[in-house]
Amino acid sequence: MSTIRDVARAAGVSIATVSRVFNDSSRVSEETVQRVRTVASGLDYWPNLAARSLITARTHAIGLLLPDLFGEFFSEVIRGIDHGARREHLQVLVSSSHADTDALAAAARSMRGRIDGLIVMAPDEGSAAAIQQLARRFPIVLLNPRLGSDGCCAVSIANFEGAHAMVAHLLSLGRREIAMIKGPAGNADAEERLRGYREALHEAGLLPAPGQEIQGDFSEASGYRAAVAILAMEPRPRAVFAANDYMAIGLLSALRDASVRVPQDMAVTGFDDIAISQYLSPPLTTVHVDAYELGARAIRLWAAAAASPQPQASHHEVLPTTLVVRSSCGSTHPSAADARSERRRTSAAT
Amino acid sequence: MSTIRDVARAAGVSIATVSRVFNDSSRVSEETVQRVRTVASGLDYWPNLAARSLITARTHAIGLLLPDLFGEFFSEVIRGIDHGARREHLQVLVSSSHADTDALAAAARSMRGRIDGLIVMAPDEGSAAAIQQLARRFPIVLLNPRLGSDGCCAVSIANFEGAHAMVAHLLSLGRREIAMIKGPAGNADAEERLRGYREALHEAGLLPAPGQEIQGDFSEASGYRAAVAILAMEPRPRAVFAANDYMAIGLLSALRDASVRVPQDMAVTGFDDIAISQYLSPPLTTVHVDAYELGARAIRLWAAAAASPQPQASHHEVLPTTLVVRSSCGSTHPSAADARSERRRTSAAT
DNA sequence: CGCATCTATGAAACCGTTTACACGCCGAAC
DNA sequence: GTTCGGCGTGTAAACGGTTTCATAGATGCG
Repeated sequence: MSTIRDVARAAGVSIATVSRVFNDSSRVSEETVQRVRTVASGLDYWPNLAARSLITARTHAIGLLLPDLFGEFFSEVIRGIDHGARREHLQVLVSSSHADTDALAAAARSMRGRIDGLIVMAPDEGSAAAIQQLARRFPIVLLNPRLGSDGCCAVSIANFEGAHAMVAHLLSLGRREIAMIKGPAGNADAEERLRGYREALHEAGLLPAPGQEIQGDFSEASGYRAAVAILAMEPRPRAVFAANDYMAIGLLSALRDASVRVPQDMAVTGFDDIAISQYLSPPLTTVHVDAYELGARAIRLWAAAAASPQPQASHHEVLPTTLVVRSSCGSTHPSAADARSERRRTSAAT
Repeated sequence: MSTIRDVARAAGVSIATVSRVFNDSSRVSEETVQRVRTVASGLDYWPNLAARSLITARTHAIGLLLPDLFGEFFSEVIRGIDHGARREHLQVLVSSSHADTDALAAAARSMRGRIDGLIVMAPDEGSAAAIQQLARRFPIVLLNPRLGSDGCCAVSIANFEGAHAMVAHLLSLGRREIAMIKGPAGNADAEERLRGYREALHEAGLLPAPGQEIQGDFSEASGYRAAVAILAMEPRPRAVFAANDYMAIGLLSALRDASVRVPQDMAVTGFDDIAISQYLSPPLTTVHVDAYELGARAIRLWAAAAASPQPQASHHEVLPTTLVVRSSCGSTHPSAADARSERRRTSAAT
């Protein structure tokens, strides 16, 4: 592993000159640049980034702290972050599966000296605040925080509006008994979606019945299990709004096993619009969330915060959602949004 | 941002003592340890990892180089790597979307000084060899390389065996005209799965007809498109083996649109056994691949290589695959493997 | 009491860079 | 022929840690 000293010796110059060649290149004669470059590539030299960051106090890397990651949604968020990071010439140090606040804080601490900032997704209660406190030394962007993430950049999803639009749509189709499969307790996204559901019912003059809200945890299995409770309800709901697509998939599967026709007997809708939703049977009416954009936007926000000198006001972006009407809700006229979303995914891999 | 010097001064000791407290803790009196610890936490001090790695020549971080990541399969691989890394107290520097060999090499170079090794997934032609060459300075583990990844640790999937078992199963059900939707050209996994398909047909005394092999690219859209070619075949195939589940999903969707009954008119099978396969309509017969284990195994292999002093012989592990028989293939008796796989996924998130 | 041994700590070298500053050289201006 | 400014380069001091070696004091033993 050759160092700057090896290159300097071999090229017959000082280490300062080699350093200059690899950085600003200012004030170095063309001839010297050439000689150093050839010697360096011959020795397979490349500056040691740890050493460089020690003196420059910039690492050009950011930490990414996530909850336990699963499925297409996270996959897309990471892809967005990765692409954004490449654009900004940033490296990404990732750490996930953080159940509680302490684990998050420990992960952040263990990155000290290696990163210039943090992107944190902590949908559970107040853990983001702790991180924000701990990491006051550098810019930090929150992903999908609870509302009122005080004094900190953040980008989140219009969960409330999306859920509200979805339930309003079901109501407009004449379905009045609408059950909901909730996401995990304490999860910010889940709570906002629940709030949107309740508000839409309320506006229609309907009282949200506690019995119509079934606990789920965002997994297909919990969606499948929820079917038992739903089929036992009196009167049986004419529609079910699942807080994410995975639970809707589990529910669809259970309804098929129970020979309940979708959408004739029961409408089913989800949230997220993961790639396979349009290929389900029946194709799933859902709320489109641009997970890729969520990640990409986070990087952009971070880069802006890092570039500006002053601490700057906390910037909070909200990513809009789109209602994607397919056939699982029994609508007679799929919306234009549907056709748009079909073209979304182009490349792919195993 | 307090340094070791600040702590030393505040605690009235030398920096060497502070360092000892945070490392081996050997030969420091209990009283001093206490004082340093309280002072350090009061100053919110934590060792700067870049500085530490400079002198110790160990970063406790590994680089993860991936192709463009998409969907559940990658998501699971990353999860396996993340969990494994946590167990080994390693950090993960991730970089994906590497189309060609040069991009891979550049990414590896740009991590110099920050990592102790590399985990590389480069399913496309020979790029792994270049990386292996470039990174001879430290341990490197290849994920799913082409066969004959000379002199380098690797862990791969039993693609050939899985595909072979699947096609043999379809043949055993009496289906003789079996088409295949291939994965992208140049992709190692795709080629092995194709080889397994051809071999199984060959063993049954059937000639693989080139017209029965349709080009796909692992995306749902390409699976959907393949349906056109398949439905036009004469005689129409009684079964289709898709090289991954996403393409099978696209195909199922297209067959539904064309009112072709699955499995009565046509059996459909996939590869990977992504989480939602069991919830499809009909539930998909597929080849189970433990993507999580693939990642976890890679970390374990890397850690073993890093721990051993000598360069050590290249270790190549092959992850077995399991045939998961559900109803999309028309089998009358779902196998025991099915029940096993149902319990696989427990926790989840949006 | 003298000496060897052990324990807790400090001084200083080192890791691989960047960069402020100094310096020598050359051509131009006076 | 000085003086001067710029250019190209080198010297050395950081950056924030770890670790070797030395040392001072305490202890054990004959």
